[in-house]
Amino acid sequence: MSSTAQPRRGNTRQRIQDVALELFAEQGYEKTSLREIAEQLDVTKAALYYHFKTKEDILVSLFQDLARPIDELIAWGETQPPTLEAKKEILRRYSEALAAAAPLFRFMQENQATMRDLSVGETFKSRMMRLLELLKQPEGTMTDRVRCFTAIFAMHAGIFALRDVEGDPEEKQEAILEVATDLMVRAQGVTE
Amino acid sequence: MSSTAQPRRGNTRQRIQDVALELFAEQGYEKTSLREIAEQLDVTKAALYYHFKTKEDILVSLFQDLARPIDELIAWGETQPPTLEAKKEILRRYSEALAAAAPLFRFMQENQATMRDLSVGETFKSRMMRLLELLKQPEGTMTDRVRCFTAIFAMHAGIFALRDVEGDPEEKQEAILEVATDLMVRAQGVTE
Amino acid sequence: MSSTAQPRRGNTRQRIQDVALELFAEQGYEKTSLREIAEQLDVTKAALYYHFKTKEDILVSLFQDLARPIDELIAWGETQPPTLEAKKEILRRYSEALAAAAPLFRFMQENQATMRDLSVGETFKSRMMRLLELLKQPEGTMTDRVRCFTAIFAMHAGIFALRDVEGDPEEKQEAILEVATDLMVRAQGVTE
Amino acid sequence: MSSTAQPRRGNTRQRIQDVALELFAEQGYEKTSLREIAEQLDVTKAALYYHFKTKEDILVSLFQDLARPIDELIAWGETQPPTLEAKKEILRRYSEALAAAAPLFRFMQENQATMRDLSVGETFKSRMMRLLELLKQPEGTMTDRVRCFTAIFAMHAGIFALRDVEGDPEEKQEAILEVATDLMVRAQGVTE
DNA sequence: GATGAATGAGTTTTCATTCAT
DNA sequence: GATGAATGAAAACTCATTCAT
Repeated sequence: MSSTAQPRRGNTRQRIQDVALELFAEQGYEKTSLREIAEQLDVTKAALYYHFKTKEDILVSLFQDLARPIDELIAWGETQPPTLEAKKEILRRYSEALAAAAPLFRFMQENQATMRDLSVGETFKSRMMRLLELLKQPEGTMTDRVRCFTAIFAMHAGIFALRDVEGDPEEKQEAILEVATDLMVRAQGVTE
Repeated sequence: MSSTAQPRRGNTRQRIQDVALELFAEQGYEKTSLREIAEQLDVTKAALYYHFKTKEDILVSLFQDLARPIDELIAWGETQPPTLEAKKEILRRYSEALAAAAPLFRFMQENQATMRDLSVGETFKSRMMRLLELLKQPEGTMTDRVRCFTAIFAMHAGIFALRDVEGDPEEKQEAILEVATDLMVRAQGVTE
Repeated sequence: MSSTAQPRRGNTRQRIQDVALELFAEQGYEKTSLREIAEQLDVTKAALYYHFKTKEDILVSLFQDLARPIDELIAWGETQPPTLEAKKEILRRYSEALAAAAPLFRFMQENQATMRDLSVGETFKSRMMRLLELLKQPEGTMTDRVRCFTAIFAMHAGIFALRDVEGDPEEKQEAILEVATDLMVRAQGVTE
Repeated sequence: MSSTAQPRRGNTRQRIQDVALELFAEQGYEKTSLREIAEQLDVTKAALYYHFKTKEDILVSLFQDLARPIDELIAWGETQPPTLEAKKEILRRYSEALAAAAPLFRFMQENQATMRDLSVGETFKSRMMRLLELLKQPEGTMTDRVRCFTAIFAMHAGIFALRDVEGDPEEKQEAILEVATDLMVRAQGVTE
């Protein structure tokens, strides 16, 4: 962090993003004011506006930078054949991507109401729909569809919700992946 | 809705709650202003303060009134023996209770960041912990615990998340319950 | 002005309008901040917003209240036959109406750029067109039309522009009316 | 306008003036920000400060460059004998000078409130007084003085005010000059 | 002849809340 | 059981300006 003395270097934009993500995730988007972000960075509010056009723009930039791996994963997934093995791999990779962008996903999870009328919300929703499409079985029952849905959702929620459950983080993450994979597998209509 | 003409004596408090819940659920807690609530009710902001001490107080009152069935359900659950059948029944009843208080749960689901530093948040969290305790198997593995957790979470999320998936609402609700029950059953240590 | 002690009575709205008009006319619309208005009234900025929805709304209200006589005059003018005598009377009355709402017209005269993109601007422009229509002679030459136009404009400009010319105000006003009337008369097709 | 590609060395100062005048005239001085000017020129705000000390300085420079013909005209007028013929010639030339610097005069006409507390305002006012002095008859009545005043003002206002009146621009300009000349002539006390 | 990064002072506007009536 | 009038604090955002490079 080395904030002693003059940082004044070309990294301000990045630092704004870091602090913003931290505060957005901790307190929520609306409750985080630009004054707060600026103060924590020891710059003026106007400096934020030099780097970002609006408050929302800061959020958008976070998604652009951090959600890319997810996009790439989905794009990759769409090139795969719809085999069980491929689907398992998608979930495995999704679990990793999620862990890498944990604060962002925590933010999304906890600020859904806000996301809804922020441009970035729509974008995300459609991403999820594409992912769902990759995992589900075309002729599956409603129950199967719900299973797939739950698989994805469990991963999202899991990361943060289990924070206050005792246990090793890695172990938890693996357990979540296991449950999700299990749900997805059962959703393939292995019924009979 | 019969909102034409006469203000219908004595039910203002109730009407405030109705409108507040609707707006809180639709737009989020922070983005809903008391002015908005008052305007929609055609009373002044000051009138809200006659009935409730603060904005947060309105929210608290909603939880007090609407989350009671959940509390009662959990309390009832705690009197039951930890059999599979009882656990299934708890989930079944939970599904119903959730449906009955759907807007409130939608609100919670979508405003977690807000809930966190509102007194009512803690209350709710502990409720969930108690519910989890009821469903999980004491010596279960981490994976089993995650299954239980996912079961509950799936029910919460399901109600709203599936809104924009085609299909009959009741069918969806049943499917969700089925998936949740399934998860919980598997979590009972099908180990051997 | 009696601003000693507590004014707190139902006249705040009026007082806001008074001060606003004075400042808008003196410094221009954009250069007058709500802080300034509030300070001069010894209330908070928020108090202004209790009485008016926006800054622009204060201006609109001034027009609504002060430009009414002009509207009525034009409406009356439109009921008159297009005789020379009637047209003279219209100018005479217009001169009076202008004097009565002098600060507002000074404001308009000096803030045309601002008026242009304020809703109230369009309204005013059409008013002027109607007035012009009343005075001009249908088959008049371009020169005649310009004369009518100049007659009206001279009255608008005169009131303020002559402020720093020595001489008795009433005498000036009469002189302006005389010049305007003269212009209008000549515009009636002294063709032959 | 050839604004594609190469920046055309050395003329930036001129380009700033061009864009500034256009925007000042279109939107008013206060509503035009340096950011806007810079953006339209595709340079940074700081570049403007290389060429001009302040925002006001840009405006001052416009007057210095564009109002010179007016100054010269007045200076020339002051060398002429106060004959009717000379006065007519002054008006004729003034009409031309005005047309040549139309956007600047439009700006002045529409931003009087702003002009008033910009150094350049005083300068201009005294110019007008000198012009008035040239046209009026020393012992004229108040009415005569008003006529002279109106003559000048009509020319100022006319150019822009008639923009939305149908008709050929040149014809309009001539009509305005005719009316102004007429007013001035009558102001010479041709009474008897 | 310019830019990149920033600032300080300001703007309009909104909010939850209060209180005398 | 309410309203009318107001406040204090804060929000997001904009602007002219500066200065090291």
